[in-house]
Amino acid sequence: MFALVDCNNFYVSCERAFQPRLEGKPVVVLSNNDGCLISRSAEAKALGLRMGEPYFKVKDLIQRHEVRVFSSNYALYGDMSARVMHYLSSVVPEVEVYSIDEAFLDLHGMGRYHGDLATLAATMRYQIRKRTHIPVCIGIAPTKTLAKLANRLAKKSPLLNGVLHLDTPERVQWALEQTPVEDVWGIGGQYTQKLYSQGISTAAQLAAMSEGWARKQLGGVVGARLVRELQGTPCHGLAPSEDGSLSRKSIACTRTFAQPVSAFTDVVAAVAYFASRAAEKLRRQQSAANTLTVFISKNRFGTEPPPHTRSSVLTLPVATSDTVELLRYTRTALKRIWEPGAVYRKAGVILDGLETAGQQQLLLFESNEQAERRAKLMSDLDRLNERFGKNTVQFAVALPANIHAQVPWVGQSQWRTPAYTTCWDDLLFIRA
DNA sequence: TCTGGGGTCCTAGGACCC
DNA sequence: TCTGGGGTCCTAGGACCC
Repeated sequence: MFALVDCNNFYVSCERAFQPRLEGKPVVVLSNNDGCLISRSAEAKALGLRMGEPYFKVKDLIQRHEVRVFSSNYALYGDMSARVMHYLSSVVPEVEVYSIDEAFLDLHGMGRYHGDLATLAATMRYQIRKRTHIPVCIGIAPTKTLAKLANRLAKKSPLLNGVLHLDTPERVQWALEQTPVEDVWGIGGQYTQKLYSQGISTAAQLAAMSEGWARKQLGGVVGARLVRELQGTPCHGLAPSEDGSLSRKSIACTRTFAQPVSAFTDVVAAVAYFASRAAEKLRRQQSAANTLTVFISKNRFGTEPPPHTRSSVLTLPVATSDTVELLRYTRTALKRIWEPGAVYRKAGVILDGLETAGQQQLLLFESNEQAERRAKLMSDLDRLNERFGKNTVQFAVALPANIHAQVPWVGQSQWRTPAYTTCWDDLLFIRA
């Protein structure tokens, strides 16, 4: 049996945990750059505000209904997430942290110690609420895909008190019949259209199809697994996360610019900044990268036809996490795709082919001593930035030509709340 | 005027190797 | 006219997820 624990409207719930007066009011959280809506309270959803909608398009509606708006505060959300995951790991040995607000649990054999699984889930739900003020829902089923589906129904129906256990074939069938096909995990926009055009509109209808059909219609082996999972055969195991943090297979840092940029020096500085950030993340999870991708994009909403993005992939001679080295490759990659005169809106750096750090061979002609010096430089850099704050020490190439100007590749976030739990200066102040 | 930032997995084709 | 069978790596692109 698998359980899926999913935090309700997670970012909004994090903000509410520190401002209880927002309870019952419409609240939304915006993406980076205050661009789109990425988390909405139930009240905001009821007003018709949709996920991913650009803020500027719904600004009037938001003001008219006095919806509270927040910029995203990832320092806060990341820390709140860690608290939820830490609690789950204390109860269940096998936890897969699936995303910032979701975890799969392996409940195999847990019934022996805890009795009824639905009761165990209700306890976890209560404890998470008590400890973090984050509301969660829990779905339990024989496969991950069905646990997802159960979770969604637990969220929708208040009668279920946030927990649904699909413990009999009859309940599984009932749940499949309740679920529109587009709400199945793995069915996105393209497949929804395709399925509707073939008369398939519910999860139950999809579950009745053959594996061969699914393979042909839904992207090969991915579709075959999806249908098998709906039929109750597990095709996805649990990938337990050690220490409750995610170890990624690729690391990216990408941004839409606050203003369009067309000077080479500015774009160099932007991608150098992104590469520095990505390298920090890389060292934090003690990895080294084998490939580096740089991409630059023009306005994808304009009248110009695609492609809007050009990218350049470099395979590195030796995997590295050294910012100095990565910056050199970043510049090389950028030069390959640079078009003079173009106006760029977005850029990014992606590090791929990650492996465990410290197992790389020395670069040709480099002595042990040199390698150690480079490693020490990076760890000193990380320690300074950790202690005194992000960007305390930076590489000059990652700075704009005019260091007093507004940096175009660092977006606006007008409504960001304090990092209550991760920064001493931001501690919550309570008036007596 | 203003449209996010991460990730995953899979497929297919070409180059190259033995 | 006939012209193997595997394997890897790289790249690009497609679909999906939160």
